[in-house]
Amino acid sequence: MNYKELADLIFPDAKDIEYYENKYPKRNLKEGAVVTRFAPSPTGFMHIGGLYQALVARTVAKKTDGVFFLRVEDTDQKREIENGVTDIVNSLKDFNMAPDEGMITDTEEIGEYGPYKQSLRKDIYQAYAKYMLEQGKAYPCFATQEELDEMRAKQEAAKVRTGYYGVWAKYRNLSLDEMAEKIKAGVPYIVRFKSQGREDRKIKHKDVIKGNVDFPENDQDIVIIKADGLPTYHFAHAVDDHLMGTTHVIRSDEWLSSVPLHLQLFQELGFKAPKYAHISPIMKNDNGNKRKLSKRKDPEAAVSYYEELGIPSAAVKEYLLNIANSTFENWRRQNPDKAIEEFDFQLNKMSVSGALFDMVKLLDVSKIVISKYTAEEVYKYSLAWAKRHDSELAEMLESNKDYSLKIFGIERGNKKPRKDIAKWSDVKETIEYMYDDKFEEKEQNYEYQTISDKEKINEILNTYIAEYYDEDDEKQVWFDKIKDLAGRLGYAKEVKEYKENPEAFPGHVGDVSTVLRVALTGRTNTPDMYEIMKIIGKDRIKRRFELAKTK
RNA sequence: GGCCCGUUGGUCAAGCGGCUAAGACGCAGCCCUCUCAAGGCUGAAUCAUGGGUUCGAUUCCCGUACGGGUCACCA
Repeated sequence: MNYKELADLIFPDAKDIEYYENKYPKRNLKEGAVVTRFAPSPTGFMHIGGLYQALVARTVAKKTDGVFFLRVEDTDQKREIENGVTDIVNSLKDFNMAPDEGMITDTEEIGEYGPYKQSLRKDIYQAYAKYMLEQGKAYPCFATQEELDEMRAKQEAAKVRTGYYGVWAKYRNLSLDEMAEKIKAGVPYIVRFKSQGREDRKIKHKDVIKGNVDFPENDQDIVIIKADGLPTYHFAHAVDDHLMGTTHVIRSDEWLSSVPLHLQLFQELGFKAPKYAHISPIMKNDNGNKRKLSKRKDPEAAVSYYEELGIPSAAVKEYLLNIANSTFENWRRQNPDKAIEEFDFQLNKMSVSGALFDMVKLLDVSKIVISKYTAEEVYKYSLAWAKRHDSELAEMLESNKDYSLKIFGIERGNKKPRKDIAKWSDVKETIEYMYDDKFEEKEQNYEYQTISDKEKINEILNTYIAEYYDEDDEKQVWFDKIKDLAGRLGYAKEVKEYKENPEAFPGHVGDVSTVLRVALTGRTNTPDMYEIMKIIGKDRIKRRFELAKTK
């Protein structure tokens, strides 16, 4: 029995690796083009950390005219959930980050280097595992779970490193004949990597983000093919990223400590190793401790959470990019209208330690993003959101599109646009009072602040509507009239005038405006009242004033 | 516990041997102003800690503390 025969015994049908090497030729890309991937497991909802990785990977690829692909890592069927792939694909689409290659629905894919779903690549992995067997770089291991548990217990008792390595690697040195015999006898087995590493030797690794990191060599004989015939992550990573031509592996830094193993695997398989960029995860402050955003405990870990709140995907991306490269913020300030693809993203400028997630900052970013939208866009996006999450708002918006558009147009489109909407779920509260049925069905709490005398209030309202308000007035004229009204009724026409001599007046023009504003809208704070009055129109203003007078 | 990584204001961070230690969010105050949202200005607030090296350390080296990651037939 020799290695070749053993390999044939284990994988009789596996193809020669030449077949795959030829089938997936080197990519023909321009110099410096970077190939990256997003390689999630369909084990739960799309995580904000996953989106972050995907965004970074995609940005880097786009910047170099490279390729960004999506590979689904579903080699653990036990953990797989229903719609896992669909959720990932849709999330990327929602964020306008659809991959150049890879899965585009839960079953379909595009690209020449597929399949992009690992469970469909079993034959490929087995071919490479067979190759390893033939080279004597892998071997079948017959250890049962009990044996492994026992080994671990002994190691812990002896206070030595746990794992399958060195003298503990019980089946590593079986003779080929013994191996073959057991296999033929039907003893269950898996395939292990036969590590040549030594723990007392160091390997050097230069991570694109983390910088120089030295590790002891890997000496663990890790499993490469599991009992179900599928590969472990490590083996699949080496085979796939080689065949798919990945130049930069951008992944979460929980993988950093596996780098020695991965480098070793690439080496033993005869592959050129990719560059690695290990990203620090997004953290959360939990009672003074930093910890990773958790799928279980933190609603904000789910990408869907932001959609539910109505934070535009563009805002989430900007925020994430901000965390990734802090220079982004300045760039954005200087280039408010450029696409994020034009930003000169630097992988090596990414933070080495994990950033705390900051909802307040996200909302600020979101506010700015929304302030740049046209009224038409605000209408479109908020309506789309409302249809999913707030049917009442959807009805309001749809009841009169032109009217809604006018409302969204208030103080929008100039160089200092209004910034009062941070998320679509703010919209209803922001515009509600502009719709008569909503305004009237709600019990308005008329609080006029400084001026509280009922008669005075009625006088202001009556006089204003009867003698002053004209829909055709320019803004300045409109305001001069309010001043005039204030003066006529004994209030200070200018706030300054009042402040200089507060005893001389019962109030000032601002107080008079407040009366009008409260009667008109039921609130003390609103956007520009001139525009609001124009939109509402004289008849309805009158009606609202009448309503206010009855209260 | 072993092995790795990290630690600049409340948060995100710039910095790369000599600076009054940028900027942003948040906070406070002022200005503008018919009220808000903005915008403008001002302010409070930071180099975890102890040793070195150096004429000089936030920056380089070592230790300590704290935080994080990893040690599966999970990814």
